[in-house]
Amino acid sequence: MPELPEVETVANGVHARVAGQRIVSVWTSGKPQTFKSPESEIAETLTGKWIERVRRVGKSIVMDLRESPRNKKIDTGAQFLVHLGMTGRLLVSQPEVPLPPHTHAVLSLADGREVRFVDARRFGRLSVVKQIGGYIGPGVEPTTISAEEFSTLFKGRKLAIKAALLNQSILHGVGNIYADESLFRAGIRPRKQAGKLTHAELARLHEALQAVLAHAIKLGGSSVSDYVDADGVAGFFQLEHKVYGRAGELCSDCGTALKKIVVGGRTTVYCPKCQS
DNA sequence: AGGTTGACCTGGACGC
DNA sequence: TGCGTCCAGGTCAACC
Repeated sequence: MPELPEVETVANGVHARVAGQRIVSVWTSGKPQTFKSPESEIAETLTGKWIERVRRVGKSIVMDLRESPRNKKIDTGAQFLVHLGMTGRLLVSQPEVPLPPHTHAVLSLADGREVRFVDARRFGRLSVVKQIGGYIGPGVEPTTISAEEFSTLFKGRKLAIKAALLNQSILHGVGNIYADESLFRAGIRPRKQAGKLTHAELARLHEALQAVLAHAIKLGGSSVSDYVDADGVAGFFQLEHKVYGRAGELCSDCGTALKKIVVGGRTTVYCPKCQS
């Protein structure tokens, strides 16, 4: 489900509901794979803390934790990281609502509500970190990077530009949908070597990527299969997909049949005419 | 070191 | 209806 716009939608939704709340207890499922930090450490770190804010860094949801509700005491520096993987959901629910199947963590809040992490496919990961100055993620932030800095990211890279966009240690937050959609809008072949993009192509890709991400965030992300935001509401950007999920359909710009290939191990759809 | 591939999971869609 | 196959928005370890 979750690339940058979807994760940002969820993070903002959860922030609006739980910022300023205190976590009174933590339950975890015991499925080892879900927990990147030991479950006992997660429970100890979260229990009794106030949630200062919930935000997105890369594809992770970051919960900043405090020892006290106000700024009087120092920040704990502790943060709870939620990576949604493919099917993870972070829900805020009343306690009487039955736990969905595949619930792996429940944070009980002082007002009785619960923050629930649900993940059928178990590619999601929960962890706690204590980084002074805050968690910064594996790569650079695509929504705010300048055109100049963007064009330096791919210098000398031999991998395909599509694979480079998906590499979280280069640029974090972009996944399969927004890689394909931004390459289409920039008119660039997904298989072109990243280091061989011209100055003009880099400028177009920077522009297209930021435009597509901003527009998707505005629409609440893309709802493909089971994605919903913190309220259980679907996003609408999938209606604007020009190539993702449209292999074999005709290009909306030129009428050519959209082609499906595999790049960097991922299904990739592009227009052979518009992306040359 | 950079780049590529397969493994990790469950469930939904599709074909027979 | 039921069963088998294929596919999925993401990482990451293990290879080349």
